[in-house]
Amino acid sequence: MPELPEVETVRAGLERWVTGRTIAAVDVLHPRAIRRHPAGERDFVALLVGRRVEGARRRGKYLWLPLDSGDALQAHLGMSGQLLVQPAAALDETHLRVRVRFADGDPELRFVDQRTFGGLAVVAGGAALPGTIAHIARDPLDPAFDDEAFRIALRSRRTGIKRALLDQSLVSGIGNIYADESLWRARLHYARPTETLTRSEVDRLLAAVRDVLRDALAAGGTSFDSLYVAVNGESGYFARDLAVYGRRDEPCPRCGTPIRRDAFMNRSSYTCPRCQPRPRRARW
DNA sequence: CCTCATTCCTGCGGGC
DNA sequence: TGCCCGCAGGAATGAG
Repeated sequence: MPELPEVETVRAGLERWVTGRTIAAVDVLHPRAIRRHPAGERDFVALLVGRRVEGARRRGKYLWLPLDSGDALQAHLGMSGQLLVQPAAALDETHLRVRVRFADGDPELRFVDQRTFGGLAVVAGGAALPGTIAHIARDPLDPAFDDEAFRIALRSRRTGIKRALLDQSLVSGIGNIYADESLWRARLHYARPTETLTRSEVDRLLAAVRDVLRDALAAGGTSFDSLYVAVNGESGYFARDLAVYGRRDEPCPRCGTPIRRDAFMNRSSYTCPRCQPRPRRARW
């Protein structure tokens, strides 16, 4: 599942392989992949063909490619999306949704997405932040992330800490996996009411989030070396370094207590019952 | 305005 | 063997 480290790895790949190139043709193979482009396929294609890509940028889990028209090609990978840079001769992937060909030939850009939770759109404004994603907060690795503003915003919420971590308008880039890993590192339970967090607990949590994201980014970044921009939920960091996520009944790496899985927000939360005791006042 | 449940989608794997 | 069902979950949407 692509969260900040995976999306940033893709962004770096796009910057390397697509910047400076002019789009020659676009095929939409599945209309759902551009459902966030309300004007439809014909308009989507017309806004792209002939445009030069000026770079690759990211806000949270959103990516966008600024174009020389002043628009941007915006992308979200959702659960299973990939942006691949492939030779035109490569066989089409089973779930290929959109193909972008360039005037200089190989390689082409492909949006592949099994579940099509993700998608592409052409949006206005790309030099700064497109208006469509103006509500997305900065991520904790962004140099302009404001720790004090985050502390205040967090304490003013009336919700549980994990819900807050997953709220992309408060802090971006964190999904279910890295939320669980960060909370475990900070020894905080997901149901802690945000307004009860002390300053030192928030600082501990922010430090844990940054550690987790940086470690994952380092792992994801190393495998990106070829003519291939990929997100693979099963690779790298996932398999090796997760302490609690997906490890129900396995021993906590810190204390050996079996990891517990709870249903939470129509998904799962993994905790160590000893390192992360449920608060008396719980909120989720 | 704020919080939260619902919804979209498809492949995999467990159970029968 | 094959079918059914639960599960994976980011974020827009609308209810309250």
